[in-house]
Amino acid sequence: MPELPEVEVVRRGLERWTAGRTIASAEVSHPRAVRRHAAGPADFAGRLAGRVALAPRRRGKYLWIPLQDGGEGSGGAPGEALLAHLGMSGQLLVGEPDREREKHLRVRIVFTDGGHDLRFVDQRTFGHLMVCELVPDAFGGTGDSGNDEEHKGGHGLVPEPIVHIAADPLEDAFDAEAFFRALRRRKTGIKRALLDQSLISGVGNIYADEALWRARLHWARPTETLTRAEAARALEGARAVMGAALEVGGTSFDSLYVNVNGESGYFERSLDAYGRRDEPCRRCGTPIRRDVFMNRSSYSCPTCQPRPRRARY
DNA sequence: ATCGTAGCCTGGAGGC
DNA sequence: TGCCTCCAGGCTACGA
Repeated sequence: MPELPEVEVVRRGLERWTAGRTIASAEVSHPRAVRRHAAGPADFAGRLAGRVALAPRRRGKYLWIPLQDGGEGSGGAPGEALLAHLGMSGQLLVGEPDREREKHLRVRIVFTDGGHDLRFVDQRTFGHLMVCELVPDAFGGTGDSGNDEEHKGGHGLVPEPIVHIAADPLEDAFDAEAFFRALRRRKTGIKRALLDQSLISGVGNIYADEALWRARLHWARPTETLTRAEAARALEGARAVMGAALEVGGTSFDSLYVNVNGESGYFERSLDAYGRRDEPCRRCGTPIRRDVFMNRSSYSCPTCQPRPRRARY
């Protein structure tokens, strides 16, 4: 399932294949895919037609393409963007426009140059697309929200629907100090905090387990008792594991497809905790345990990550 | 205000 | 074989 590294791979693909191209039209074949676009599918399509897709940007698991008015006198800063969240099974695919329609094709965007089209394919329909306003970024105080590249268009701006989302740990704008303070103020478990996109974005169930394994912290560890060093370990664990996944993901991207596949895959062999129930911990050999928490699986090492005496869920 | 949970959705896996 | 249940899980709405 796409978490931050997978979404970043998609972003890079879009940067290569769609940036600078003018949208001719958009076709919504499943209204649920644009359910968060309040004005409806027709308005969604209408706002895309004739716009230029600028270089895509990303925060956490959200991806957006700033839209610039096409035609004459289009110098102003982009005020709108196409925002995408892939959910669990969403894919953004680029390919020959006349190829066969995918079974779960939800939205198709074609360009005025008649070249590769862009398709949103999503089996489980947890993902969505919408066109929305760009507003000043509350988190990226530096004005540069990272993505380690400088792009025209949309700097210091974020889609309005995600202003409440914190910066992700791979952004320059991420404020580690504020993150530590917020953790100490919370009265919850560390894993729930890592999954809370308003504290730190981009971390999903898989990378949360991996980060905590690296940090040697149990998922139910109360955040208010975390030492500064422990909180830093958790943050560094998240950074390291997502960075490593991104490196691997980056190498496997070179086809026409913007995203290889939505099912993760390539990084799977590198996982230390997630999905390794009863397999030996790579540090100490103890069989990895699986707990059910938040109605999903949590994997951890009973020895390296002992359950705290006082647990929070 | 803060914290925790139900429900959305589909198809693959496994049980019988 | 075919039907059933479970499982995956990010996010929002809602309740405590």
